[in-house]
Amino acid sequence: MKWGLVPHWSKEEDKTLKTINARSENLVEGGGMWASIKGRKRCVVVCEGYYEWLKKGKERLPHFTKHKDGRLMLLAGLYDSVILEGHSDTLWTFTIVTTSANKAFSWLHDRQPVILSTHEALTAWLDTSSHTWSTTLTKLVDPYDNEKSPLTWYLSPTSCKKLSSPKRSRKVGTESPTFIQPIADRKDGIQAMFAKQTKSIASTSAPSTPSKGKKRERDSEVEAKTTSSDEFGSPADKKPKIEKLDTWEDHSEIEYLDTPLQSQIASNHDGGSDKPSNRKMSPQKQRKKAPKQVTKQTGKITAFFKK
DNA sequence: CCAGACGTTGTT
DNA sequence: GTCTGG
DNA sequence: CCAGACGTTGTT
DNA sequence: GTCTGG
Repeated sequence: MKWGLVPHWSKEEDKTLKTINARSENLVEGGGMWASIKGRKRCVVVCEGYYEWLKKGKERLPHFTKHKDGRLMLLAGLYDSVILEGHSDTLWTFTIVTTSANKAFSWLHDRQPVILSTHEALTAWLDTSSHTWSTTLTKLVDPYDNEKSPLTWYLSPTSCKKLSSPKRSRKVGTESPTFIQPIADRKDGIQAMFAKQTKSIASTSAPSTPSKGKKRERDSEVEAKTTSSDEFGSPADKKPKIEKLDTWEDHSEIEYLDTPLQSQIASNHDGGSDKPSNRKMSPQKQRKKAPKQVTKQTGKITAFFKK
């Protein structure tokens, strides 16, 4: 199953159509290309979390958002299948529904995927028996607001370093002394942790992540298809990256403290030390924009839906 | 001083 | 190539 | 009536 | 598929 929904009425894949996401507003409002899909082709995309890049001048600092308790994250999606002209095989595709970011995360980005965090939400989303949209579904796609299942976010070691560089720290510190402390304190810890990680990768076994297998049986009737590895990297790439992820710094404690700081940094377009040190990207590719990236790093994206 | 790490992603 | 931890 | 659009994110 | 502009 491929990311980027190709509607069932398509003759050819229209690549000018950007369908990696479906805005909840447009689902609720009714018209448009989702109208024929939202009632009967809803699915759930299972992942450990998703990345969002905080824009700081030219830089993009990756933040990984996940459930605080480490459960797999269930993103509301739509899917479709079509046999395009000249093809004999069915093309399965999906999209991820987005909504406004909730308050706790709006400093990071103005949009968030729709996260289904309760069994009821999951069931309601996957129940397409009526073949229609409903007010229940409209509520489901509201900005995330489940106090019982809080989200947290992680910052990569690299991002930590960048955010706590002396220059940056001083600057931010003068503007907001209250908020610099947590990040400044963090530096040593991060370095140490990073070093430790380097060692442990070689010798440690895979971290204990929630069992996908279990979830599959319980939460879904059917597995649609998994993404092919050539689209999302080879399995061999994944383990080290997940290990790395686990050693990232959990920022849940300073979630609130950091919010104002992050906003400042985000709007600090003075650049500071903006030397494009390792810019591999050609201007052209860069222009192609980086849309919301959802868990590409963690490997497979699997969509579930009811038969 | 030297060994070893260094990196967000991007695509069809 | 350059930085850094040992 | 039919042809054509239907989209999102992030901005160069 | 469904809606809209011409």
